[in-house]
Amino acid sequence: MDIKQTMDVRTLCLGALMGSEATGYEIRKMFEDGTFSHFQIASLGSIYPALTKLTQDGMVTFVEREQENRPDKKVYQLTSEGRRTFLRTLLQTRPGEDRYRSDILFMLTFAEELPVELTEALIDEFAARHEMTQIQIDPENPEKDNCPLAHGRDENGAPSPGCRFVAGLGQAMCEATLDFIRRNKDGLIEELRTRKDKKT
Amino acid sequence: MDIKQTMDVRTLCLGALMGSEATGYEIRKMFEDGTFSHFQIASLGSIYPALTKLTQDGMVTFVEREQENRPDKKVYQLTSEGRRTFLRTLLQTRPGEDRYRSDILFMLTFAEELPVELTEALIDEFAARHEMTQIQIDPENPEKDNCPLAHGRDENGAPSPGCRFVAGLGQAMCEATLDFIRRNKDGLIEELRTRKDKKT
DNA sequence: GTTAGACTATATCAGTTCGATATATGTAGA
DNA sequence: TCTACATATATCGAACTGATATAGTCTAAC
Repeated sequence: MDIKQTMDVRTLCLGALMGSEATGYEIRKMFEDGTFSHFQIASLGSIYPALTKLTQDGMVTFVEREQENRPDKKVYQLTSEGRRTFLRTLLQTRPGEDRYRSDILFMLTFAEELPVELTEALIDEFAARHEMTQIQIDPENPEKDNCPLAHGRDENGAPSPGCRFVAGLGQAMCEATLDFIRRNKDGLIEELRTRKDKKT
Repeated sequence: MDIKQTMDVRTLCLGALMGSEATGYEIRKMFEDGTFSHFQIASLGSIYPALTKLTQDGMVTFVEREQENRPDKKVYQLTSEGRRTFLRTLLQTRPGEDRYRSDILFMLTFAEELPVELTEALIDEFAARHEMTQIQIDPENPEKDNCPLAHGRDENGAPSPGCRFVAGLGQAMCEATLDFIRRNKDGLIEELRTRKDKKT
């Protein structure tokens, strides 16, 4: 029995279907805007092949659903085999390292070589994106309305403890980021300006 | 002139060489443990081909350096063309979205389905990893000694303002994460236990 | 003393994943 | 009317990861 080293897209799809049935498109939304958006990623180009493979392996089944004024859907659902496999995977997987990747922070590393206006714009963009994320994350309030977003809610629609914990953590990280920027942006900009003045 | 949407490994390598000459192995270390470790990733499997390509394109040159008691190195260095290209890329690139990926948080999302001991172990592991990261990040104190880690330091060895800002942000994020865990772990574990009791 | 594991160093490659694109249809706004 | 955007699936080249191979050294354990 081999122990997985990281979560592949197949496993992520099984997890996404734990909460409710969904189409490939909806699964992507869970990773793009929904429940998993701030800590996992999966693109359509990997989700669709994964669902095909999972169907072949008997982990999921799908029902083709015709829609008025919309293209047809394939609504996927976990089989009991799929559910068992997913839970077994959770138990047997040594979770991979966290990986955070930020082009903006990489660029800011070279702030001294950049026009000060660009640096400022980058920081503002960074803050704006984190504000957006913070709003998206909140498991209580948002669910704007339509969201099918599935997963992690009990009969009453309340999010599960695990989900609340993870969402809270995400919000705390966003808050810390925004707070840091509030406290340090002006200082950095000023320092960069004085350095540039000295040089000329 | 096409506007890049994300930083590819070639660009990352140019950035890594902005601070000083380095071998492929050392560049990887910058992304693994060093300056860039908490917000960018690049593996050897992509770094070496990137350096080969950059050499062909005249962006970098290398000197083969024989070593006593060690395999030979190729020490890479930016050309002025490479330097110019990198700075132009910074100006012309629309930075890609931040992407954070965490297997542990994904797993914790399903805490209710997991043995409580596993949940607790996952949280502890998560905390431990962030403590490690926090130590690695600090640009002032650590630099244990040997670190060639290059980049972002002036003549006196002081880190550049941009680097200090980014490092500080990284530390703030780690701190917020650890703080959140300190404040919420026990509550979660307790809630999970009571839920399990109710079920049986 | 020798052996296993870790570190330095480069290189390659299969498999996975991303990002872009194609196709089809509908709605909303300019 | 035209553009942009949303729903929905599917495919594919390009990029990247992770594992593996090679090769030599150093150190700590046994």
